[in-house]
Amino acid sequence: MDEILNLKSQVCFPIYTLSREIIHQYRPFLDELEITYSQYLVLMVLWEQEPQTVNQIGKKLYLDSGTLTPLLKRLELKKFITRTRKPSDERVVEIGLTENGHELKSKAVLIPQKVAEAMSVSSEELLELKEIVMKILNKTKCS
Amino acid sequence: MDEILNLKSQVCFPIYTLSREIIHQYRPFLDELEITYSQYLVLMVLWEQEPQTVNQIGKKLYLDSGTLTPLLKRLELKKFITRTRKPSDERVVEIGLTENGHELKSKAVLIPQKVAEAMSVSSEELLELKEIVMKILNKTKCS
DNA sequence: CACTATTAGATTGTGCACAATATATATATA
DNA sequence: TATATATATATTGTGCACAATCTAATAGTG
Repeated sequence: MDEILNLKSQVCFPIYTLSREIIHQYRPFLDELEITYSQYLVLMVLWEQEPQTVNQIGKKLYLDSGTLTPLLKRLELKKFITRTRKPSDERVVEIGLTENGHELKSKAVLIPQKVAEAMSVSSEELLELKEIVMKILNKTKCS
Repeated sequence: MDEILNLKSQVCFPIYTLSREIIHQYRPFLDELEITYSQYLVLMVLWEQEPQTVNQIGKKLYLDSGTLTPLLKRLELKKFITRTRKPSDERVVEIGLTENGHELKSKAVLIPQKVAEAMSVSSEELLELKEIVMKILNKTKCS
């Protein structure tokens, strides 16, 4: 019993810690752009394709409207995105990027590299980590 | 630029998603014990050694007092822990387990196994994941 | 057309994380 | 022994996560 319920013998705690540590390492760089990590994720989704509905963004990030609605309102307040109800279906809110929102991408593109350097992680390690994580995630999500 | 700032090409997002997914998988089992995932982590620290100060717990979980103080008060309210100021140094709050808190351990010990099964992750995968995560974490934390 | 079910978001409430600041106690030093 | 410094925890405020509920709009059915 002592061995099982030990922080050191569990996997959940290191994963949880690493996730927080990565976000912590992103913070100083994202601070310069005046966005949070979650807002950065939303913007990444929009930089790939735009406009998208709240629902589409939520599905890609596995976040519900209770998280997204206030977050998107903050991004709108900061003039990075626009929120417009679709005329053909008033239930749907389409999220688009402003000029500012588009411009942010060129500044953000440098960050992942900087974070990897700050954490002194090699690209081999990153790849190995990503593969095993995706393998496990694909069992519960995606597939 | 398109390749770098893509959810699929980043490692941070899968880690963040896996962390949330693990907590999500723990939830139904922890609900039965009426504790949250963060409270479960605190209890694990206490099951290993008891009593411990707020500071000691915070160092092990990398959590600050702004997170721990209200969390510990909730655990106290639920009668799982006790909070006592040390007579010899009134600044220090010592956290101990109640009878209830001790008993919870025998129920909690079964959970990690159940979660691994629910996520259909093999112990080989768990080990591989843990090793690469610890390797990366050791560069920024611990060492 | 009226009625039901479905869908898309919004709202509310709880519980973290974490930065910044405050408070209270203890220790060190002149 | 005053006073400065350090230490331990608490408080406050912001921003997620997420469950549960609500509202408004649309789509399907007889």
